[in-house]
Amino acid sequence: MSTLTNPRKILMTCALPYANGPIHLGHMLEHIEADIFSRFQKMSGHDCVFICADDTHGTPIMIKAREQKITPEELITQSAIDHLKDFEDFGIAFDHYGSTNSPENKKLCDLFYERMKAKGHTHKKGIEQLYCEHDKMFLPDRFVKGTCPKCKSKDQYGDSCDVCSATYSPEDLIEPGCSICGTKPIKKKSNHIFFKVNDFKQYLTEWLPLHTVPEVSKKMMEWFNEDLRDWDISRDEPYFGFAIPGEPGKYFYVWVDAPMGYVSTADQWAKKNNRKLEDFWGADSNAEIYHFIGKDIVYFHTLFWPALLKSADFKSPTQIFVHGHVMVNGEKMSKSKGTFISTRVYLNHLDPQFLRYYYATKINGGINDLDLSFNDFSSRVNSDLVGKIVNLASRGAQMLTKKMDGVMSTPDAAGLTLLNTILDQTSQIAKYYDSRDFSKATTLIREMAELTNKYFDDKAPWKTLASDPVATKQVITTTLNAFRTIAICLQPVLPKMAEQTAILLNEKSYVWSDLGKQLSNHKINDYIHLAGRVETDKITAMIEEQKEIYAATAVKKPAPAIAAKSEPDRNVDKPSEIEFEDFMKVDLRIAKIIEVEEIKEADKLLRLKVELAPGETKQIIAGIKSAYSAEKLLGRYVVICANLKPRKMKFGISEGMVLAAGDGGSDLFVLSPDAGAKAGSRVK
RNA sequence: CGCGGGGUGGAGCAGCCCGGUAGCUCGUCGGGCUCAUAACCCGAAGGUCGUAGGUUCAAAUCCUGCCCCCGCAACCA
Repeated sequence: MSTLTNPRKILMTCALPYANGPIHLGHMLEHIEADIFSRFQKMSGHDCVFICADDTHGTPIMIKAREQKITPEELITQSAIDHLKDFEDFGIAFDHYGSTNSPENKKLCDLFYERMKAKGHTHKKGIEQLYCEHDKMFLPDRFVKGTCPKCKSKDQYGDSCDVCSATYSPEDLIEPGCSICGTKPIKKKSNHIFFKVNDFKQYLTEWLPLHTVPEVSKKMMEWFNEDLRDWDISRDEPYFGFAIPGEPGKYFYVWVDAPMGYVSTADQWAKKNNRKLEDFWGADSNAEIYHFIGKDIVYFHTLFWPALLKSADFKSPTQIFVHGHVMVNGEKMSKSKGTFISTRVYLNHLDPQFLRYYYATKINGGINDLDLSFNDFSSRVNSDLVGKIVNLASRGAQMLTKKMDGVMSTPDAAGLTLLNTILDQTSQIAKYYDSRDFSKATTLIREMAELTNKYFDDKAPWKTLASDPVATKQVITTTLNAFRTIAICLQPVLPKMAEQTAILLNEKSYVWSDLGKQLSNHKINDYIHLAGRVETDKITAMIEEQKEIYAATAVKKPAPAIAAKSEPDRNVDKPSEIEFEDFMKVDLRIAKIIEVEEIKEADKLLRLKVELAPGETKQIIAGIKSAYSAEKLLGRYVVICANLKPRKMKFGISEGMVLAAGDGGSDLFVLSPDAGAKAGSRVK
């Protein structure tokens, strides 16, 4: 397939998704970026291998399996199936997807350990850690919760406080508790094995600026102001992971065997394809190795990982490509707002090509966070992708196949000029792809589409169809050739559309060098829709589904201390904007209170019976006892939300909500209509 | 003084390294067209480039102070 005399040898990886949870749109940013890069290199004829794997070890996996009453192996098997399906459905084309829980990885860990030990880069030391006598295990920082020693905020993790952002060690917490069972942990001593990262300080100081972008190396250089602390690479049993040879009861810390997954997965791929691992990871290999990672895990990839590789005589990565995080509508992704969208939920509602295109227009190789703004998302996709690009194929192809014989001719003079202008851009586009500036690449491609649309408009072939079929056909031929160029240029981003274009134009799958060809006197196939539009109600439905999933899982978990943290209160004062349709979903009605009963066992609750129409009543349990007595309410007209999902409460089912304002306590004011309003009338 | 990134028309971004009439897409307004998925084409309005100062003939761009937002701080993409 390669037409190049000197193909580059490239091995690229994404960060290994943790088997603990589903893939979400944050992961997808990285995978889409990497996939575009990989597809571009491959279609350019380079020897490019794109691998990834599930990260399967560690305490959270062990605990989760225990909760679900399955073995960790069962958990990670299912996770790998789900993850891979998500990636496949999104068109992420790995050459191999492995697992860190593989025999190859185990062997590799042993080898690394053996080598680092032989060179004296390890040592043992006894340390005291918190231990839960109930769960019979040492507790990682994140599994201890307690009151922050600085600001006294309750329910904080053992490593840092989310409220005052102080950092400390778990022993410093006031009233620490095991996050699984709540038991107060005790201090217990244990021997651990440490990797002497500082042995590589000099090496890393030189390595970093050459293999990361300046923003990253600048940040990382902070670490070198002092000596690097020894890195604890062992964990005590019970631990789901690889046992450390010659150290009974000790396991490799998950962050040791996870990056090794890059190597062992490449090994699996090599065996399957009759290739040699050494050609990629050997110390003298001329391969380019690229890790695509998020900015949150740069430490591991720019300090520990190159040091580990160095200690074991493996090649170090050529570049660490760091990307920012996905923000949704300008804010951090949030589970409770439904913006922490899983890939599966996205796929239930929207075409993966939309997100691939949208991310591509925003990826510029930088480290900045990327805002997934849904308004921007739909206008971008609808306008650029559907309106300008896909529409071009639709304009050209349908006229040719429906009103003519479906055979292209040759471009006219103006058409040739256009095609040459467009073709001139493609080498620049290739450069942008290679430097991961997909934003600029897609901008140029969009400009191509705009030029072609303008050409089509100027020529107005629909007017000349009857009078001058020859000229008309030339215009269509030009247009379809221009579209073909665009589709090939977009293939790394939109492989499915490129594939369909090849079918439409009666050709084989494209490679980059096909840009040099031009179709003339060529029969094409009937037009097929290449992409639909983004419909805003699909986005709303997607967010709703995600919210429900989150709400359901949040209830199921008795409180493993994670995630349930309430969102900051600023949302109360500043809700995000909603569409009119959203507002109309709220069925506000005037209702008459016909019965009031104080619930004795509750401090705040009144049981109300309201009438919407004669005979149509609802029971509402309202938290307004602190401000209203039963007599004050009886017979009053109030405003209620009538279509609120009925909620089962301790004292019965509540089928609606009485609208009231105020901070609570006696400061609470029920809304009433002016005189004349009737029960049942809609408020809008 | 913990560190890094950012603040450019209503929204999302480019330009900054290497000073020289402020650019793109969406949105808005007006016009055209009707082949195409209510799409496409043309035109217009809208910005003292966070703020205060400095360097310079000239500053979005270089330097300094300040304000605001985001992220990181060794188990969340």
